[in-house]
Amino acid sequence: MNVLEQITINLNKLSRSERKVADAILSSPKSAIHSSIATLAKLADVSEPTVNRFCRRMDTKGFPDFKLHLAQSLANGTPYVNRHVEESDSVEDYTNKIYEATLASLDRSRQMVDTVSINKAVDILTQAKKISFFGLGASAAVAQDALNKFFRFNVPVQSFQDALMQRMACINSSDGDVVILISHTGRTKSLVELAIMAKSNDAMVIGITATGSPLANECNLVISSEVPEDTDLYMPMASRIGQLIIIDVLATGFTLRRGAKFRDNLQKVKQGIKESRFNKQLEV
Amino acid sequence: MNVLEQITINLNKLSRSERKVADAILSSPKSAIHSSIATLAKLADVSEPTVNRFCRRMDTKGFPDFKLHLAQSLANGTPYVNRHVEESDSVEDYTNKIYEATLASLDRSRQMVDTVSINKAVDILTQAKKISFFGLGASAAVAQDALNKFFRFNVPVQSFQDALMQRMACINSSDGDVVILISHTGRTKSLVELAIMAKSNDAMVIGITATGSPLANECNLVISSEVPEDTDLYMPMASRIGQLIIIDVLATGFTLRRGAKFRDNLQKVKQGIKESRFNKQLEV
DNA sequence: TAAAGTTTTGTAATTTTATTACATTAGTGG
DNA sequence: CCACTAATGTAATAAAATTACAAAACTTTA
Repeated sequence: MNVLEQITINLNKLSRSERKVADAILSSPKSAIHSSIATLAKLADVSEPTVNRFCRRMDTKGFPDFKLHLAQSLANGTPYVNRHVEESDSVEDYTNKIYEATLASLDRSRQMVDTVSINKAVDILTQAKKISFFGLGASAAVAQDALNKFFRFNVPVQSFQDALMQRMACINSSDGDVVILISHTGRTKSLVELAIMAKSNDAMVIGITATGSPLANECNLVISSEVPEDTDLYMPMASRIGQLIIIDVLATGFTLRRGAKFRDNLQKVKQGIKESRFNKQLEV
Repeated sequence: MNVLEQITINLNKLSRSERKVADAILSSPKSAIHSSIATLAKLADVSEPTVNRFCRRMDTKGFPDFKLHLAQSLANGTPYVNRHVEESDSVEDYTNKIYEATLASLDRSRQMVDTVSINKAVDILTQAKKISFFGLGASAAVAQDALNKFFRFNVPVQSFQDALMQRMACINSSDGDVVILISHTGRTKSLVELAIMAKSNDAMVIGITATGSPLANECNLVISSEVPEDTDLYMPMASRIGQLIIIDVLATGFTLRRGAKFRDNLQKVKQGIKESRFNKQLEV
């Protein structure tokens, strides 16, 4: 989809001259979209047909079509290329890179989101007797967030960070209960075990995890939260954002499905919170 | 900036033929970007120069340039005039709206991020004897996430969800300690009290909150996480994403500042986590 | 290592596409 | 209804992109 990514991925598959074209474009994508094929050819020090061939190799119809795609890739501001944080980066540099990487990963996740399983999950959730959210490590924070969201709906909901408490909760689960397990990799042993335990008690197990993972295989329903594995040391876990937004979507679907009376309840909770707050007037 | 908007705004200022061009484009913008000037002229039933003149009137250099702008306008999917989730929305509808709203809010947050305070915060963090993260409600999940991130750096770090524990931690804080308080509104009484307590013990208090709020006023340093107040009932708290990313940025800045030996440590933690996981081979 | 084959690249011709200059038409106020 | 202005189209021109083909630059194999 994204041409800039396409270029970066295929970078080593290109011939020498085509590589020159790729470098020229990557070094300044913004100016590339305003150049003619002749200008770009001169810039990359190759012939015009080489540029054209390069465009075709990037799965576009030709140079103008390529520029169109490039323009679209650049539309959200600065390139979405995986620019990794480097030792020499200034505050502005790494801040920008992290924002970009997150935006890019969120955008990718949007394109991949599977509304069919979302819908199924909402179905299951609205009929749940009790909902549990479990995650470990970074995903624990996501589970916590989910708890906070669903708690407001006045439905029986729980979340534990302690692996032992999680186990006990799953052992005690029963028909009508829904257990939502959150894991980026889907390979955390303890979570897979939770899935098996809950399932054997006839609870519904929903996984927000990588499809095809051991955890996914044990779930009744999987909502994919796949994000290209980040090998970069500094790269923040963009997957979390993907998981969080799935929680948001589920919560939204949930309220929509439950209708007006549940929304009234939501208002009531919000009102309750207000009382623990300083009044706006206090602010100077 | 956005050509589609530009067209809609100037719609009534156009001459009859130019209007025909506008209509043709608006009725199917996606196909317009793949047409030549001749095709589009025939479609709108006008001459080619008319199309060209139309493009110039839209503040572009000519037809190809216009197409480029149009492509960029279309890149972010179809823009929703009304971004709010509605009762009648389908799964696809509300999922898309939530993604868009989040992307938009993240982008806005990127534009507003204050790298100067980020830099100061990193300075403070690298010199900290102990770091504490506190938040309540939705922000508790963010604090939890921060804990998880900084814990990997092998620095003394803590986070409590219990308001009483938070109090005790702040009462016992001392010179050299850093307390990071997370709150969207900056009006949670208990957090403001934490700030006052910690400050009186000479601890450094950093707030990730709204500037000008009661909490912000009590902090030594404020990193703004402002996001337009969401009045919409369904609208998920986009602010959280903004807070999370600030944590990401801080953590990244932290590792960069601490240099190579700390990065080695990070690798070690990652390795340790691996052992609690199913091996990739197990996956079928 | 030289010859045959294959791939890559460039030159020049061709075609497509966009722009300009100018003529024509339609519309407007006196 | 005439004169003037604005809008539109026609045809010529210029620019840009693509194609066909030939020349290099590599590989492979004897």
